[in-house]
Amino acid sequence: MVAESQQNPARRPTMTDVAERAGVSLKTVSRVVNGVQTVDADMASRVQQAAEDLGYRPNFAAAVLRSGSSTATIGLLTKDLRNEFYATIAGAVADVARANGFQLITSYSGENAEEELEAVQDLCRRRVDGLLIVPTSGDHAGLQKEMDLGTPMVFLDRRPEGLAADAVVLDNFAGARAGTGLLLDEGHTRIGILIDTLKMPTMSERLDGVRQAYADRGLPFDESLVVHNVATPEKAARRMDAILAADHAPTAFFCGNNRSGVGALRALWAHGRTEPLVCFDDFHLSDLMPRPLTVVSYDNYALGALGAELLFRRIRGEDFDPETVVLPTALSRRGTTTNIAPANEPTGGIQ
Amino acid sequence: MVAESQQNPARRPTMTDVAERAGVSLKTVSRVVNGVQTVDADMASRVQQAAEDLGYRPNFAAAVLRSGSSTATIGLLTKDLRNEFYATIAGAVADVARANGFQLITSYSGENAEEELEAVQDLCRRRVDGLLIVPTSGDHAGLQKEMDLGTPMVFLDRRPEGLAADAVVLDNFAGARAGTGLLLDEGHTRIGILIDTLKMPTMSERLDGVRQAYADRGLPFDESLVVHNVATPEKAARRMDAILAADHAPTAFFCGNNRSGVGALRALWAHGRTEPLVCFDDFHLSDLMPRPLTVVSYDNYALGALGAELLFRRIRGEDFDPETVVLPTALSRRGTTTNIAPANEPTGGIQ
DNA sequence: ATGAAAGCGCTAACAT
DNA sequence: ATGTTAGCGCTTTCAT
Repeated sequence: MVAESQQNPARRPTMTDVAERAGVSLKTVSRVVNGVQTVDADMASRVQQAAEDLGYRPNFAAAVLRSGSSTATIGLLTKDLRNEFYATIAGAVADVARANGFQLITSYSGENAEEELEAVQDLCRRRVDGLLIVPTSGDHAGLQKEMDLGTPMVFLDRRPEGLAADAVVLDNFAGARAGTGLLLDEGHTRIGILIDTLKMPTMSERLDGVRQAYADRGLPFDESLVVHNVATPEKAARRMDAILAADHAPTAFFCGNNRSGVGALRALWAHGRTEPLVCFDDFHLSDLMPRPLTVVSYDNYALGALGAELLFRRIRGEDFDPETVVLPTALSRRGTTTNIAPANEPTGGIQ
Repeated sequence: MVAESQQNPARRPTMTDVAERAGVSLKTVSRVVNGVQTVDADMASRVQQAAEDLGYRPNFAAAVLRSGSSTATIGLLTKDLRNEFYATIAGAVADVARANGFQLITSYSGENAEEELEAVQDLCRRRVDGLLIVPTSGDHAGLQKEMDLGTPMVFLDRRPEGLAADAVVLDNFAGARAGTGLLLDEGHTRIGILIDTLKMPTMSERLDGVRQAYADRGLPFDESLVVHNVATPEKAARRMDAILAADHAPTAFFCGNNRSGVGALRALWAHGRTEPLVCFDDFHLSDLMPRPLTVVSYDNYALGALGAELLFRRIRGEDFDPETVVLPTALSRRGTTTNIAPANEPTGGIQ
């Protein structure tokens, strides 16, 4: 009798198999498995025994298909989980998803609008209940259709473009304005600005904040002090090497994100330079950096958590106008407060 | 005619709807949507137009159900994505999944064997094609059944217990032995050992490595120098405060992981102490720490990537005996090489 | 090349 | 309290 279930080792037992083995109807098995309706105790235990014997595992997708219920799944599109900024967001989203009994699919947002749209469509085919997107592309108009078709979306870190959707973003303008203002108020007027590509609205908002800080004080802003396309710490360090070696170098630096900030800090440290540094984004262990710096900090975890909460309101069917939450920033002193020159004597024979 | 599709705004259009609108059979739509078989060009474009008009999106789960094909999904169970160690693994797994055209569900491995089993079962109900597990619990025997039922699993960072499954782990013993040996060879004999709970086999392997380093040199090991249950940097720092204040304090420290290592480093730094520190696990920006330290480093990304590769071999149906990959460790000097005492003068009026 | 019928594993809506 | 029938959206026969 049991042999039948072994005719094809790859086939999983179904409710029908369990029903046969327990000598009850399919529906009775369904009731027992879902444990919702009252079933005769004897029957129930027979069913449970049969399910156990056969190694029955409910097919969630089949239940969803028939009942029209939700997949209890949300998707998160990000660029790179190894990056602290995205990892914190993913952790926050995972926490909120778990609290709601949802599973989380983490996917890649791609390099451009087409890749992003493809990723979104894949997740829509899988009928996720909602999507959180940390966009890398510029244009999101293509996503409007997917939203209209019933997949709510919330944007993180960047406002949606060409699309009316919820978003949780940072106050990039105010943060950069305050950070630059700090340096200006210390008497610096030639501030080197390191930013990633201006194609990212976050970056141009931050640069606007820098300009505003100058304007606030009636000071002229020298656009030639802006260094563009600094995408990695390595690039930042290399650019800094050149800048620091040049005549009439800036007397202070503002970095548009933590990647350029870390690179700049490394270069300043390596050259034993003490020019003050302000960096948008805090980062892990920044308080232990071997020289002072100031960071434009914010609640990275909240960025993800608030976005996820917003998404779940949509998933629950709440109807409200697209909402944009703007998270405030703060200036925080980081690094050790002693300025020390790096020593060069090796401490041991290890690599 | 179009009105019908709007009778229920929440209902997504199906292949049948598209077929009706295009005036073709259901099967023709299927052929067009899947783009596999040859279809008359006119018909095909009519179908595509109808699908476009209606906003048709294939139901992936329905296709999987009927065809018996794979869900093209793997699951990753970890504790906390915000932790650099897990985030790097997740990033690696995400990369491999994407290269294989799979989606990745990141789930929580829970605090104990029951939670872990529940999470696994949930993912099995969703018919993931395989599972990567960074276990937190001690006993994995409960998972054997799920493997037998057809869900391959690969364990990361910890060997499976009571279960024959693939794994990718670190050479904890050798790493700790070498790290401790370094300190012993510098003449230290009283080494303070900070470890997380010994319930984690990784930790007891590392402690065994410490003991072995003493044994290698014919030196006695004083078990009273082992500080247990140091789970967070904060705890580590607090324990260190007490240890450093006591008489006859250790003259060097070995930390079982990066959390305790960072905490110990903070405490040593705060007290201006120069006792050498060796820490299992490298961490981001460790090279810029304001005092020297040595880390037991390894390829964190490879841990995840190799595990995922192994899993995909199983998913492809390759049959081989359970395999355990042991990743080597190396000693690496980190931190700035200048030892400096922290200054206390605040640098500005900011928080 | 196209279509009709059956059915994947499950639940809803009815019986009884 | 239990069983029967139909059908979720799709693909797989098997006709034509």
